[in-house]
Amino acid sequence: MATGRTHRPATRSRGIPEATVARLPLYLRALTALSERSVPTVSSEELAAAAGVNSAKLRKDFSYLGSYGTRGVGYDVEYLVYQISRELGLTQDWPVVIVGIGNLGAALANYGGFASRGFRVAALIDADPSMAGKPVAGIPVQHSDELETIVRENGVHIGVIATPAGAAQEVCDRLVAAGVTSILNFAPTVLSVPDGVDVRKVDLSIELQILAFHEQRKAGEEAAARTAAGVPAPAATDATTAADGAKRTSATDQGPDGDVPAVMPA
Amino acid sequence: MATGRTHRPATRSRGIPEATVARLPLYLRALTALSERSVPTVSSEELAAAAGVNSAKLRKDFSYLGSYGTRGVGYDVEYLVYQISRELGLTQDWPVVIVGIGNLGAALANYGGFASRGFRVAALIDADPSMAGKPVAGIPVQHSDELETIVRENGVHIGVIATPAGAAQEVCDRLVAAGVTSILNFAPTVLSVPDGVDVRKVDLSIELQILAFHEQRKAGEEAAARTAAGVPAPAATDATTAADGAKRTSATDQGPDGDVPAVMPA
DNA sequence: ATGTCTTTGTGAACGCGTGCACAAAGATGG
DNA sequence: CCATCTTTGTGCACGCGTTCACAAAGACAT
Repeated sequence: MATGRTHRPATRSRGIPEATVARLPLYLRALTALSERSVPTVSSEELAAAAGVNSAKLRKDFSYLGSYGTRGVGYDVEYLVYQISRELGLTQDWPVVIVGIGNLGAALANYGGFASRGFRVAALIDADPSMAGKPVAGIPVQHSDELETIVRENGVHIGVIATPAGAAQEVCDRLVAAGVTSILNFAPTVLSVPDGVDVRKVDLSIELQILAFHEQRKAGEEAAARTAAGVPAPAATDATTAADGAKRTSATDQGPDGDVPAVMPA
Repeated sequence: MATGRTHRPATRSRGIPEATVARLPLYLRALTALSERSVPTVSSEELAAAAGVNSAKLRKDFSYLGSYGTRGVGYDVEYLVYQISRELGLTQDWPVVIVGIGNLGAALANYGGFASRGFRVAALIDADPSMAGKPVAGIPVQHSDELETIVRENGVHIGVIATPAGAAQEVCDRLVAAGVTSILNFAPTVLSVPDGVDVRKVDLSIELQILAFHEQRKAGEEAAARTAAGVPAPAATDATTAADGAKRTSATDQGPDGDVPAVMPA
C-alpha cells in the first residue's frame, strides 16, 4: 500500500468501510472493461477474479452499497458502473490542480486515467518562471503566484503535489488556505494539515523497499543470518541466478539523499 | 493506499507483521533526515511525530525488530538507520529494470529516491524501436527484445512495469520467466503471477477516486441526496467556495477510456 | 548509593477486516 | 405449479492491527 490516510481515525463515513471504499475503484475498472465488451451481467465470482479479490469480499462490499444483484444471475454491469460511480462521486466534475511540473508532474498531466473518471486538470502550476506558458499535455503551465487565484476561480477542492520534498509543505499550506480540502501527495514528506483536510500519499520508493524486504526473505535465511552478525553487509549474494552484477558495499554512505522526486521546484 | 499485495495471504514473514514492514520505510526516511542533521538520539514520541504515526505503534513496530532503544533516552539514530536498512534488505544492491519508458517511466528513471535506497536502475526497456539508444536519465533505452538477456545478465529480481495496461501482462510474464520475482506495477491491470512472485501496484487514479469519495462526503449530504434521485448529475454544486467553475454535466459518456497511463508501449 | 524522572517495551482489550458457509431468493425447465 | 439449480446476501468466527496503560529499565542528580 503506497498510501495511508492522514487524520480522521478510521471513521467509516456513513457505514461504508474504508477498506471497501479503497476497492470500489478496482471494481469500477473491471466493470468498465466488461461494459466496453458489452457484457450485460457478471457474477460475483467472475468480477472478483477480474478485480483480483475474493468473491465473498466483493459481495460483502456491494452489500454496503445496497442490494444491486439478482440471485441466480449476478450483477447488471451498467447499473453497477453507475452505482459505484455515483458512490465515489465520479458523476460530477472534479477540477484538479497539479503543482510541480517536473517529470512526474508531466506524467500525471498526461495520464489518461483522470479525465475518464470525472477528473479535469484545471491547471498546472510550477515555481520555475521559465516554465510559465509552456504547454504540457496541452495545458499551459502557470506560475505559483497564480495558485490562490486558480484554486478559487475554478472551485478546486483537490490538489496534487508533485514537488520536491522541501517545497511540499508550503505548497500544501497555500492550497489549503485557498480552499483545497483533499491532497494527493507524491513528495516524500509527511504533510501536516488541519482537521477536515484529507491527505493521501504515494511514495514510489516505499513500494520498492517493501518489495526488497520480501525479496531478501526469498533469497534465503542463510544470507540474512550471515549479515545478522557484525559483518557490515558483505555485498550482494544472489543465491539463485547469480550473474556478475556490479555490486555496491553499502547504501548508507551514498552521498546527499534529499529524497526528492525528480521534478522541478514549485 | 495505492497498493496492495497480491498472493501470499497475510503470511507474516518471520514474525514481522506486514503492516509493520510497510511502515519501516517511513521510519527510515524520518531517521535519515535526523541523521543528516546529526541528531544523535530520538525518542519514540519525536520520531513518531516526524513519521506521522502513533508513538505506541512505532514502539511496537520496533519491538518486532528487537530492543534497540534505551529507556529514559530514546533510540540511537545511526544504529536504527542501520538496523532498519538491514531488515529491509537495503544494505545490498538491487538492480532494477524499468519497462515502458513514457512519461511515467522517465519520471521513475529520474527519481532520486531509488539510488539512495540501494536500488540501481540496471536498464530501461521500451518496445518502441525509435527509442532504442536514446538516453533517459543518462541511461540508454534498450529494446524489449533484450529483456530476457538484460534480466539474466544483471541478476535482476525486481522489475517495474510502466507500460500501458494492454502490454502489462505480457511484459510481466516475460519478466517472471526471465527470473524476476518482485514486480512493481503502475499499469492499471490486475497481473496474474505464479506463486512466489510478489506484485505491488500503484494506481494513480485510484487514489484520486478515494479522495473524491471523501470530498463528496464533505460537500454535504444534501447534494448526494439530490443526485441519488434519477437526476443525471446536475453539475457541480460547490457548497463552500463556489466560484464560477467550468462545469461538465456527466463523466460517463466521456469517450474511449482505455485506462492507460500516458507512457509509450513496451 | 539512593531516589527521582524519563522513556521504552509489552500485556491486554478492542475493533476492523476477512473468509467460511449457508440460508434465502430468484431463474429456469419440466 | 413445482422442483431444481444457480448465485446472492449475510451471520458468524477468527485473526490481525491498533491503542491504552503500566511495569520495568536505565539515566541522572544529589
